[in-house]
Amino acid sequence: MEYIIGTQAVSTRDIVYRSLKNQILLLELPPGTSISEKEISLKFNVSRTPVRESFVRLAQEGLLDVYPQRGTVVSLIDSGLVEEARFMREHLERAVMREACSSFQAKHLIDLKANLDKQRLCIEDQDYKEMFMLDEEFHHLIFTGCSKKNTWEVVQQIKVHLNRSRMLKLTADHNWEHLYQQHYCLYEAIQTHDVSQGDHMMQEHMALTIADQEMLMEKYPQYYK
Amino acid sequence: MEYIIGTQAVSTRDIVYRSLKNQILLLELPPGTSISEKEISLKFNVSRTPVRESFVRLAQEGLLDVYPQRGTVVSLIDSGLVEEARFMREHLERAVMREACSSFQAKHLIDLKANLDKQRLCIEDQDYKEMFMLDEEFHHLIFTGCSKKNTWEVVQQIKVHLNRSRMLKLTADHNWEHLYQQHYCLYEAIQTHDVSQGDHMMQEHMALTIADQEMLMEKYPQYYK
DNA sequence: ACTACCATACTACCATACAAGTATGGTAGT
DNA sequence: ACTACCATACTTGTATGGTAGTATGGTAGT
Repeated sequence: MEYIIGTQAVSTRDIVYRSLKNQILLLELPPGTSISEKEISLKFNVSRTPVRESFVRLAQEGLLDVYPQRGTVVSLIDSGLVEEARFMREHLERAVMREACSSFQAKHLIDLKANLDKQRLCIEDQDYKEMFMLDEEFHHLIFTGCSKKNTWEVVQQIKVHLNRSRMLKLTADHNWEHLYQQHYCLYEAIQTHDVSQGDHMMQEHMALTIADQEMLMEKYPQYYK
Repeated sequence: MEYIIGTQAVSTRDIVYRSLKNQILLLELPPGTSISEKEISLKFNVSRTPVRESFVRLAQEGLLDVYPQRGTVVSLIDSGLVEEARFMREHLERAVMREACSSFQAKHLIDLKANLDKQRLCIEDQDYKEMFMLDEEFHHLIFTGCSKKNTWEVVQQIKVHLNRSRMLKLTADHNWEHLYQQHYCLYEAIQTHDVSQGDHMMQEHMALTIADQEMLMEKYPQYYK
């Protein structure tokens, strides 16, 4: 029996993988937590095989550290890696933004405007959960609008290392109005093909996501290495 | 019994993984080749388990396509992905280069110069295999010299998608002298803290690695999708 | 000759058993 | 009281058998 979502079959392995990844990124499995294949297999009521294969994937992404014959732990947050992830993301987003200001497909510009309008509504309705989704989608649209789908995927992968820090920060202090203003400026830069303005705005925009690592490391030393 | 290289234990899985990855990148397993867990396990005289776990890793890196209950094939080269990989690599290398021109640790500058001197020797000796290694090491030193070790790892991962195309090109047409000149200019830019010159030189340097995708796709259509 | 069907031989997926290394707590000897 | 040792209960690594879905080639029926 196969459950199909889109064109992707959902295997037991994928279910375990996605669930574990979610729990790690949401800090429900905090950095440093010891987990074993057997423990997880019992929790999901499956055998060790799909669990092991999930471990292999998560270890490759740097979210698990597997010590043969000793155990497996949720990886501690590597502050150096977080800083470099921020660095990589900034420069890739800016490079894509400059590309977008040079050439952007018209139909995607419409989608971008539609997304902005929805953001406007979300702020009025104070629906910040939806606003979070729209923020993600806004950036995604910029990537797809200038044919950088794979680059988006890489950025997503890189962002994994930022997410746990951002989660620690409990980002309730977002200034959504400011966020919207920046998004609007980015949109205008693309529309008017103003490369230097677009680059400048994206640089400012990226600066928003800087989490104060040192403060976090002091507050949660057990989560960092 | 454990064989230790450095601090890394070598498991059967790692042996299989590295061997398969090598064969794929060297095109000994050409794009489109069907392989099965059983076939590989027989070839390496191991069980299917470590082979499967290698497949999981290689699939995650985009080198294998696994179709449940149908089979596994070495992935076809995705020309769009190759182009974006080139895009990402260029912008990350340039960003790191600008950083290097701003601040570079003195001891690493010495290593960089030593590497250059070795390149000089290799060209005189026409030792192009060693020269290839030194080229890689030169770029690696730039990354480590401004504390961008993790960024180097990401670039290496991205470059996987460029390597098969470069292998097809059978890069015997390298102009090593020109390569050396460019490396020397990069070194000078770092030494003199000339950011704009460094950025410009790296942009030129990256342009060298552009493989003519369209020509390759015409010549080897069966390897592309 | 052509088509529909089915047996068979694949495939990857999952469960389970065993192997080998490691941490731990108790016990015997000093 | 303290130390060295060892049984035991963990851990991940590997091998293997069974399951379910899929491709394929032969065969019976038209």
